Amino acid sequence: MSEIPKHYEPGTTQQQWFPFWEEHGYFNAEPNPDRQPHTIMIPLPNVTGALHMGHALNGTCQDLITRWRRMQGYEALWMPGTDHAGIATQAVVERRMLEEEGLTRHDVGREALVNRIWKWKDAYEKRIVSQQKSLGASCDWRRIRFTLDEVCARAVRKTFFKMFSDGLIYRGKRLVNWDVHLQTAVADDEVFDEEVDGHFWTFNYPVVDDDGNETGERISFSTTRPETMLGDTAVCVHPTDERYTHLVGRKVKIPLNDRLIPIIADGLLADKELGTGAVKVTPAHDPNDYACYQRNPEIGIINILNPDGTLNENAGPWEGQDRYKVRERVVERMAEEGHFEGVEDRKIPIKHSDRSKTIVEPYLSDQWFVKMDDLAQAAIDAVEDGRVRFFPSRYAKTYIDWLAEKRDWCISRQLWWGHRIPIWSRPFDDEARAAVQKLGATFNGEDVTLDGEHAAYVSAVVADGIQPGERLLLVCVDDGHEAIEEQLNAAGFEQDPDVLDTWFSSALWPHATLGWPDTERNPPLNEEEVAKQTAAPAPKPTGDGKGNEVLDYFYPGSVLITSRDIITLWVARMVLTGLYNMGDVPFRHVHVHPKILDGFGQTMSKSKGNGVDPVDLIEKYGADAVRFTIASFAGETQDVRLPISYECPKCETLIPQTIAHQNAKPDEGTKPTVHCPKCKADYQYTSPNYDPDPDVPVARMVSERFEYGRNFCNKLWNAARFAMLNLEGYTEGPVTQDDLQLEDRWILSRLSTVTAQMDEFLGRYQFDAATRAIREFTWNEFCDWYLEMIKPRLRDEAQRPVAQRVLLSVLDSLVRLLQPFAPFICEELWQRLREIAPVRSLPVDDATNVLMPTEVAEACIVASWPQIPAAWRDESLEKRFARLQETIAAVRNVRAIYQIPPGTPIKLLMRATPEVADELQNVSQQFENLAKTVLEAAGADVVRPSGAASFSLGDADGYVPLEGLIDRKKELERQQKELETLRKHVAGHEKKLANENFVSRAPEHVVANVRETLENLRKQLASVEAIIADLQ
RNA sequence: GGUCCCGUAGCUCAAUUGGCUAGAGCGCCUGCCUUACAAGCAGGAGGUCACAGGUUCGAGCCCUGUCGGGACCACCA
Repeated sequence: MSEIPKHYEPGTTQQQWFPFWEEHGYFNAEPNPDRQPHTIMIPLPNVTGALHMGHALNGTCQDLITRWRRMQGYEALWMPGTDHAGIATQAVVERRMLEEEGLTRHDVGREALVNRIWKWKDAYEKRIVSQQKSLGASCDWRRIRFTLDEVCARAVRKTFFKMFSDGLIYRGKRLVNWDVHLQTAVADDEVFDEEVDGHFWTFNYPVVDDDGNETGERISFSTTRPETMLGDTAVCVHPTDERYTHLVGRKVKIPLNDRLIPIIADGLLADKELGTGAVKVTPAHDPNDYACYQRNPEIGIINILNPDGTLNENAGPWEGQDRYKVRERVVERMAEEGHFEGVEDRKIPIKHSDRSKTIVEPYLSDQWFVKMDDLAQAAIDAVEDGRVRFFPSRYAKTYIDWLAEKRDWCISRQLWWGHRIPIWSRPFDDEARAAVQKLGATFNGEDVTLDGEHAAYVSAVVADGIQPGERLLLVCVDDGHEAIEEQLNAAGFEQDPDVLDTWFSSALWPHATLGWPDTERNPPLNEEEVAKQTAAPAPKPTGDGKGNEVLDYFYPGSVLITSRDIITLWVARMVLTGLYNMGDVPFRHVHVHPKILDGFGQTMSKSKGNGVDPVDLIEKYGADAVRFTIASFAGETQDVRLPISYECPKCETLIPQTIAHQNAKPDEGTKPTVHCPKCKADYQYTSPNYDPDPDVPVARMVSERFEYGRNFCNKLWNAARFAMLNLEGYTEGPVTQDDLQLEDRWILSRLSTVTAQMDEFLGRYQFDAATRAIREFTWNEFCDWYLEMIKPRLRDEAQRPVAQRVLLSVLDSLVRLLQPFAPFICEELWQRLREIAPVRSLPVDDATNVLMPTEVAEACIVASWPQIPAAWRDESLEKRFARLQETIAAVRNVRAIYQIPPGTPIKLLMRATPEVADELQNVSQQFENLAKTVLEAAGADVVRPSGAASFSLGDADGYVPLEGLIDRKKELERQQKELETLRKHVAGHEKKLANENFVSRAPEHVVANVRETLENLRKQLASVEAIIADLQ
């Protein structure tokens, strides 16, 4: 016990206690009828890369709540896992492959690419989990899930099949961004806009009469892509545009191929103010035109492009030529025919593919959609009627507004990494019909009905294909029916090559992770069990088993803790699928925490060069410090700015990061550096723009804001150190009211209040407020006052035992209260204290015996949450104590002003009412203890000695005799300044009370408060006036 | 373009939802190695609550507008 370091050493502590917790199974949660469940599903991080500060904040909040609830006696499950993040992950792996080996995915093929991504996933999942663990995440790690694992895959298949059978999933057309170089669709977030030098041509089309003869009238329009004229299916004007109203309903001829197309009116597409007011409509090659086509389907749609960027047969003579070549030809041809009106140069913003850096083309393709109507409405209702509550409540608006649009959800993605769409299709002909008939299907017209048995796992529809007149038979097969898949393959059906939107699987997270749709067995805990369970289809319900207790017990979740940018993409969809699959919401609360920005107010991200690795911070400041500081950020309103510094790898000097550091790129091979002003040397640093040279010291990114948490942990450590050094000879035993001293009753009263505050703040997810409350209690009350005040008692043999018991009791509660915030240090202290005193005098809800000897839990993480009787709160005592504190502060102030050395004793005289004087006399030894001051007299008849420094507290005045030391002029100045401040405040209060409206309309307690304050201020003012008169 | 958030001490943030003399940490100044802690202790300075109106007995907080910063969504022929 003699070995207690002066500084808290996080490293060894962290290494010791995390495995201890894990090995003892403290993180594990199992259905337990004797306890209430508490469930948190982690917002699954992408396996794209390592975790950043946002994750650290997110994880800290969740772990805090989980640990708090666990101590409160809930069966607390924090469900871990990761997301396969389709596009993002595939893109990362493909980019690497291209950079390092010069290979594209077409070179290696689907299977090999997916294998590579699995390897990537394994590596990053490992890294992510290790980051989470180093932060202290108390997840039930046995239950870790991945959105692409067998358990989740089954949920995805079941949901897709169910929705398809219910007619909620349909096949539709949609324009995608087509990368003609890679011959693949790219997602919206994989394209970037770049201005390109281009042209803005104006042409005209001749108007024709009903017989197709030109009337001589022409209609002009402009375009930046003349070749798309080949795919025009209409010319559009604004319905109120008088220049063209007479033409609406007529036709024009496209001179290039003599096709006739209608002139239509559409207020959403045409803008009277832009260009000529008339616009050509190319539904297959422009998103807005496509939307116009959806409103006016009679105009038709013509695709003119091949996947490689050449034109198809619809381009007539230009078939097979590149689109840009055709553009030139088309312009020439239009000019030859006399339909060219002009051209101007223009900078045109054009979408480029992130990966090939080439221009993408809007391209018509078949996609899968989920009908949102009823699903979205159900999810809206759940929030509106309070089944799901947002904290802070304003985020409900984001959620409802988005869902209210009820835009159908496009769930297919042209990728290889993800859940493959479980649809088999082939042209609808007799063979297809026969194959599906073998599965028990009957065809009534085009409606496909399967018989009862087959309907449970096969569903089919007939739908339009992408080519005009093309009909397809689409068959959906449920999970676990490989035999049917084989049959379909044999009959010439092909599985859809696309995969599902990542959000489709993450939307199922809250119930999929608990084993749904298997309602007969608990979800498997490890890979072996997963293999065993997924080898066979789920057993039929027998009715005699217990079913899936885990799902029954832990669903719905208690709270989802997430950041605001995925309220729509993820939160809304989880509610939607939860209601659809489970018939109940996935969680009762949604807490949305702030975002962490850098010192310049920018979102943190690796690609910006401002992404701090939480592990770097943990290494520098300790996990508890990082958690505590992060929790202090997590308030309700503001995002958090976190100024970043680079740490000199040699001397640890912090060099503030600038925007220039973030943006710096290697200059002709020379990599940018930061300059350490202390070492006078330059160092490379972690940057998104280059990899530092191997084997050179690198300046890592940290933030000195975390000293806040580190210093606090150290304070706690030393408070406990003090206690442990003073617990020698500790004996257990009860402590009664009569044993308690003023400071004991005060600290217990404060403890009762702060414990209640913790529950209140954490219950509302106000982590910042909780952090401040517990910090202030620990530092400014427990350490600054309580520990100082009991020092004399600890030195006194007679008083020592009670002082030790109360001290340990308060420290015990404190460590418990801090466990959710700073679990490592708390466990360390808990275990050390348990060696000294496994039985402690702890609060019981009993008026006679305040503290009773109680054996404590084997680990802090599973200790019970403090329940301090509210009866301990004593407001009047706290008030009296506050006067003592003020008096001592005033004396210290006098000492500081007159520069009296700390060791020199001073005297104090207090003029006060007999009651107040009595109280002060009762604690006179504390003046000696805390301020090296002798309370020489206290009473109503005390008079101010000459040559004294004075202060006034309202209901008491203090005099510190300083003959010879006092500077009359200086003291007068000081008092006059005080006088001025007081006068200002008195005037303010008087003015308020003079206002009749205030007195009559403000609530009574407010008026009473002002009166009381004013009275107090007047007393102080009178005292100060007397002091000044005396000095003059 | 729509929606939402923010602007309070040099910096980063609070202010119990409209009511005590607007607080804290860091930084700064003064004095202290006082037996748990110098990552500490004691004391102190520092604020036109972005700006302009309005509502109210009363506004940092509510309303309108302006300026500035940020986020999300939509759009960008």
